[in-house]
Amino acid sequence: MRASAESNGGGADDDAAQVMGDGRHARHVTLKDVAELAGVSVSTVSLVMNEKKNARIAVKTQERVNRAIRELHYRPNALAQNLVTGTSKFIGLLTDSIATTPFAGQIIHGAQDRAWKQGYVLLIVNTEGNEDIERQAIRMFLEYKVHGILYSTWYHHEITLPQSLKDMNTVLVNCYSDTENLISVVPDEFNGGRTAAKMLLEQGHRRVAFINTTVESPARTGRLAGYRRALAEQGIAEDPSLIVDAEPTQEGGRAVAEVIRASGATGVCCHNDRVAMGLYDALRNRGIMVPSDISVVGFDDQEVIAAHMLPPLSTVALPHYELGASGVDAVLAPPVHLDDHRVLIACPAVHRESISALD
Amino acid sequence: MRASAESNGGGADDDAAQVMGDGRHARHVTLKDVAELAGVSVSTVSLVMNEKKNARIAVKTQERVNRAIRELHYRPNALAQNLVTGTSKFIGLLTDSIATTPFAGQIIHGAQDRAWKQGYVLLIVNTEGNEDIERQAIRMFLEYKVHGILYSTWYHHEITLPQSLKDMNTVLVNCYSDTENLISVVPDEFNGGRTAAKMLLEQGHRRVAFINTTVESPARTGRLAGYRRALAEQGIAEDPSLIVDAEPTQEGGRAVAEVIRASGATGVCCHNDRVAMGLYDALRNRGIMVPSDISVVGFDDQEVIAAHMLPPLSTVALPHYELGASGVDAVLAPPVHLDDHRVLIACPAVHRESISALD
DNA sequence: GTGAAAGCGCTAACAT
DNA sequence: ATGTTAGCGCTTTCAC
Repeated sequence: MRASAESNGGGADDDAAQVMGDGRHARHVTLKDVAELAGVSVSTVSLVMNEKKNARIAVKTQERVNRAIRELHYRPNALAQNLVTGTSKFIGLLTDSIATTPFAGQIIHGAQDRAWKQGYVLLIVNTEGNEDIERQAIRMFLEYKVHGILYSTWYHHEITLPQSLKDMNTVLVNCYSDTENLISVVPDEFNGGRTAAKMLLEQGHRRVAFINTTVESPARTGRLAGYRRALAEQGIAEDPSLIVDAEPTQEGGRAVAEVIRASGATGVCCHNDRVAMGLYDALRNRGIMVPSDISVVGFDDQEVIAAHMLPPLSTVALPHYELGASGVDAVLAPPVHLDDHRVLIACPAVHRESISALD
Repeated sequence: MRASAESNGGGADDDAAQVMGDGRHARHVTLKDVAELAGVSVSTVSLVMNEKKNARIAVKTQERVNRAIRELHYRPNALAQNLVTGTSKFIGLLTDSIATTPFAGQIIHGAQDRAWKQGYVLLIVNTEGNEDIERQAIRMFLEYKVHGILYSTWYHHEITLPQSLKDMNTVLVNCYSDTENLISVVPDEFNGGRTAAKMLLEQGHRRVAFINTTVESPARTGRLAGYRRALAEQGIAEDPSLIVDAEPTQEGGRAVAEVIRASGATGVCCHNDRVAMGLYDALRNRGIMVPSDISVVGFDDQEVIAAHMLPPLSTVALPHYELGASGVDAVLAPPVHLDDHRVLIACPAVHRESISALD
């Protein structure tokens, strides 16, 4: 058996390795090898491999071919396949920062899962904000004939699109560019803010404070608008003293604790979990307990923090996984009829123990 | 010139674009196109593109070719290149979880940076522990003819290697398998523990507690050994009551606060930042202040937490970035003369404000 | 100096 | 039902 060995003639000795079927160093078994072993033509092998439905191959032949494939541990060469079909199975993913935040990971994860399910593989490059890397990466994507490109940022904001992306099948993830017509997959900030407020309102809170971020962004404006809508829906008049700005960090949360205390709010929506964490600290230092004295809601759902605070923090999740997944969907099958080219992804409530019921 | 525009006939209006050299939708310009425009053969173009030194091309020809390349916005087809040279520029990266931890991100980032610098691109797949995905991923790596594979885990532990990886150029990152001869790139737990203890010792602390993790792992044994060594180096006798176990979470830290207080330790090494965070909480509830009453050192350097605690936490960093980067190095150029096939990566001290000096 | 030609491993008509 | 024949876009001898 393994007659193919001879057919290679007295050629190079470098692939005697093939001898034992243990797969070790099975130096590039090709279609031709399989064909020879099975005693058929390469096209036949190709046909059975791809299970083409039109071309009917005799069952016996199929078996023979399959046996050969297994014996030789044959794996098709994706590069050759891509070349001949003229179409790769790559999707490029450009992220501005995978390092400085746990978030990007989830976007990648979502994109990866979805792409995988459709038979695509992700070419990921992290630019860490470096425009040079960005340019090179796009070039590389081009050279690998990617099907499309996901351009993602770690927090939701406006970007100016690299020139070279304009000509490609690009979708923006967690960012947008109003000067382009590209599809943007972004979190639904408005309803996220509304959800946060409602979590408190539904438990009977009427005086709910809102700690906004100081950084200009869709999160800042969108969530505030959502909060207002939620109040309005309950017929609660807005009290400006209940709305305060803070840096979106633990420090920011600590800084506004006094204002929050003084406001007489029974519940407070924080811009993110980190702010909530700082707020917890500073509140406790004043002898104010969560949730018995005051209820708090976070935003983001950063597991490492939110789930392990004391008490565990009720929050609104930023749907990073879904952002990545929907991004891939949009690249593979561009949705039509979008408002403003946006695909809005919901921010779901995550109930834990930082909210108490008021009656 | 640009006669090709006509050859598209009256077709879709979407790529009349080719007309102006603005690159829009430049549908697959090939070597041949460039050759024709420049009035030379494809081989000539190939030669100038690759700046082959042996084949000397007339400077004038080079210029002509380069002009054509620029005009056409020509980019080589990496798939074709890889096919003909028989060697891809891919490195596969298998991670068990990018989702549940911020750490994997850093490994990816390091690997990505290093690979990029050497002209390689990463094929990343996140298995989230799913063996089926793992198998498929490895198959895929094979099909894309990757140069090598990085198998990485989110925390340092022993693994049993998937059968199919044994025949490949694989390096283990943040994990190891004692039954295989594969190179492992792992954090130097021993010296990490030693460093943590020394941070306290160097400030004059003599009674330093050690909160170990309950989960069996190189971190558990290695760091403890390092702590012991550090004590020994200072001629301090070990006090068993100073060594306690706890779950490696905030909850674990809170749980042992009382034991720590009772131990009379002036400083404590925590298994990780999260434990330190819980300890902070519980200590403060008892009116014990960090660092004036007690000094604490963390481990991991999880930025979101450590840098923003009150006071900011001094800690020992887990070198995830370097793990990924060195992993790529090992795949591309296997180091020789390793002890136990391990490449040990240092865990550096990160000084912040949770340690006070004793005199 | 430069071009012609032979593939790399595969798919897809078109024959048979 | 299966084999033959062209390429896909590129690199690389080997002639001229």
